[in-house]
Amino acid sequence: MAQAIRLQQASPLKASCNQCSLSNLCLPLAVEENDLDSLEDIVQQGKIYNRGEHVFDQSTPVRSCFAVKSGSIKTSIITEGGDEQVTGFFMPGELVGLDSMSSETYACTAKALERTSVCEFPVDKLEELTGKLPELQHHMYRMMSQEIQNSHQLAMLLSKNTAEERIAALLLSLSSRFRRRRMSPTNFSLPMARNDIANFLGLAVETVSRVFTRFQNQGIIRARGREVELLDVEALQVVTRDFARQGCQ
Amino acid sequence: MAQAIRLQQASPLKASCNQCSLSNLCLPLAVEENDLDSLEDIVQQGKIYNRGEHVFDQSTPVRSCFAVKSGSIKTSIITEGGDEQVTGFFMPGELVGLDSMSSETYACTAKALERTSVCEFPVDKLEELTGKLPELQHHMYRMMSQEIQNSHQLAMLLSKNTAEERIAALLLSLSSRFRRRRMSPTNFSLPMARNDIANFLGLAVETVSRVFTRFQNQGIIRARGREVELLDVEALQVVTRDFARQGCQ
DNA sequence: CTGTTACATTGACTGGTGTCAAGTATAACA
DNA sequence: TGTTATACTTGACACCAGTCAATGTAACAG
Repeated sequence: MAQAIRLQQASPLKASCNQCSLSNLCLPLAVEENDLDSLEDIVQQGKIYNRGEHVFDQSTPVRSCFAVKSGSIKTSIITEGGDEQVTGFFMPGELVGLDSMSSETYACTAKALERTSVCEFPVDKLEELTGKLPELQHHMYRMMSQEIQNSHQLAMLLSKNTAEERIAALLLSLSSRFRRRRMSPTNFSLPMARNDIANFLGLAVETVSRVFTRFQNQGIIRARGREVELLDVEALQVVTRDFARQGCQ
Repeated sequence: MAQAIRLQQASPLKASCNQCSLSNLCLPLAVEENDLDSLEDIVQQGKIYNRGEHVFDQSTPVRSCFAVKSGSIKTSIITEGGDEQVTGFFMPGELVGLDSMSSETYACTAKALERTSVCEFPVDKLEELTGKLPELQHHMYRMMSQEIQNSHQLAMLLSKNTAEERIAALLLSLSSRFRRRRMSPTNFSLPMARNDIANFLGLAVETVSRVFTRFQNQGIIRARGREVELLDVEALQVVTRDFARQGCQ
């Protein structure tokens, strides 16, 4: 009932988190009606970035963390030498900036891979709110823990697996993340360039290319540019061997 | 004054966090007198593990996170296939288990590398407490963020750097962590075996051995077994090139 | 002292990936 | 639509680090 009323009141500028199809992803535990209201009070919605635009970089003072609404974001660390290390790809429903909570400046640079809209959560207000809402605090801890685990999985992938295994793992990870969003898990468009994949997985671009064509020749995938079709998911899982079946991130 | 009184009252079983020489490391922000008191109420001190004993493993239900008081701990992920991936080494003043906050079972296995004593913080009570103490909550977020950053740095090291660079980075990291504890940054004893170093850095044991002797022949270090002396810190920094000078972890 | 075990070092050889270089397809843009 | 820049693919070759195998060393029990 209260929900029905809010649905009517919702202005186009400030959509309700309740209405958001992604709320079950970015806020799975903040189920309390009141909690959601409080969250909506602090969230700044609807910011949009064009392809290639920076959401923040390592010199930006930390103000907020971001939930991807649509599009996708890549985060990377830029060293003094100018080298880049891609640390993650973030798709709708996923949170960017957890590695920078309570830092002075962001620990990485976040760049939109395509036209991307985000919800912005000011960290000071978020901290204040989590102090009042145990459920939300618990959820924050859970997501940050998950982020650490993801990064450990990535480290494992980088240190123990071959090029084929790494790429198979990434494809499976993307697949399961598309499925979560009720999109086809076998037929999707890569949001990132081969270069980003290579950098993320610690490989040369040429190696990524070669593995893609090898997979294609084996009938495991079909790839034309960024369009990918997974023809034999099981084969991909075999390639990754004991690497987490539910995806590396 | 209040402190003087507590000093007298402190029982041998329950030492005050105030007295702990590591409090500036594991609790740098919880400076409030009252906050420390509250923390002491929930912490279980003085648990001791012998070399090789598990503090927890991946099948253990999450109950607590742990601060190392003395000794050292290694954490690793064990895959279904039985492969091990070392994810970190933890020394006095550092927190173990942040990757498992709000999980069902621990995300990794923690094993004492030597005789090790820890302080145990039950996560449910810790969550409850951080809800009341904004400073402590802020500190938790900071530490978890830091853990994510560390892991990203590791991923970068694994994907972009040669064997020599990785080992130099680890030596420098250990060095700076010994310095934080007011111990010699150039003359210390490695808490872990070559095998663990190799696993952590994504190398073969033989490679680690070879690099150690190579460094030794170049006059950069002196190593006999686990005893290490850094003879030329600058040379090590040169080897790591643009990799974080303040250490990877 | 001696056998046992775990840990560490060293050498020879191999292979997966990076590098360099060239060519092709695709996207961006005027 | 043409032009250019960017992204992607493919091939040839070299090299770092893994693997296999043997030896050396330290800790420890009997």
